[in-house]
Amino acid sequence: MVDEKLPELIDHLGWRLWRAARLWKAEFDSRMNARGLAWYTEGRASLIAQIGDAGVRQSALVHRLGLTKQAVQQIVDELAAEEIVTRRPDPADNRGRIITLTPKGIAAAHVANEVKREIDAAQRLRLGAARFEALMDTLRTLAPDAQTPENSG
Amino acid sequence: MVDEKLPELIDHLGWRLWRAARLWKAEFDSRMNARGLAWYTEGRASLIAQIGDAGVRQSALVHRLGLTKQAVQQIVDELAAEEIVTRRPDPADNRGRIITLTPKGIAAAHVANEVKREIDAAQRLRLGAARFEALMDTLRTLAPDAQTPENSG
DNA sequence: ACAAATAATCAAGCTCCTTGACCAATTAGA
DNA sequence: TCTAATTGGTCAAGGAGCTTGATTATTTGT
Repeated sequence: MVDEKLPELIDHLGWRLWRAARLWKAEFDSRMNARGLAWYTEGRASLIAQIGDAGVRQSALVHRLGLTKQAVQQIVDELAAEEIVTRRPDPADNRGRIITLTPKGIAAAHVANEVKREIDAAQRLRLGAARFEALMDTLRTLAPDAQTPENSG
Repeated sequence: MVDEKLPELIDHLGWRLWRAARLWKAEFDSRMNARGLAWYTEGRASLIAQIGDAGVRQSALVHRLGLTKQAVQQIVDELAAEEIVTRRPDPADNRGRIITLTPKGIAAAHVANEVKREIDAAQRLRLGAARFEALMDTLRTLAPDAQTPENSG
């Protein structure tokens, strides 16, 4: 006989992570929107945050973000169309493309960082510094950054 | 003078939550797929998990999931079309719809719970019980469950 | 020189969620 | 009681953030 009782397993890690992440994203998007930067969504933000002073190769973004090359392609396409980033061939290897922020992109990235810090500061306050840091630490363990080839020598 | 230095604020809460949540979701979908339940995605899972023995009103799902009524509508539509849930009018109030799991839905929900517990157990092992519980607790603080009207009397 | 690997691109589509407009049933109030 | 306002659900359209599959350059290894 099959047990017809329903399971109702609600309070698991995935659910909690998803809820918290969705909430954070909504908060970010809302604050960016309030500053007239509605185009600067959380998804784009995480890509933009990975672009350094000198620019990065598109393939490096794929690696760091943990997405497919096509996903990165698409985000970069959009950002390039809106003149937030530029895409030029890598002189050292013409297959590659170097992604760089435009001045418009740089200015917006500063605002984004301010907003990120605002949200984080509010949560740090709510949780207390110790719990906040413990959370960050545990999340880093759960989903570590990609090892860059340069760092793993 | 505008500081042209690039920000590169990568390691913030939103990024970590998003990464961890995405990873969890991928793990769940992959395991469900391996068991021949590819249709049972994480998004649908979180709705199904909220359906009790007696069924729930669609409006209750909206409240518990923290989504719009249209989002819930759509998920329920899909699940109903695939005969995972049924939708019938609430006899106590004909505006409402009572959502119930079909036997097919119940069987799949059991598998889903098994998979969720597998993943959580693996992470608990990686982090240690104390850190795992601390994480869950902090996430609950960060994104609490919706208060049901019945519970807040 | 040629095969294999690497980097990007083009095309299509899926999941999860949104806003806007609307109708039907119930409840509260004049 | 008739009449708003409210609540619950539905229809339509679309945006954000990803995926897989197939194809084209360029470079590297032998």
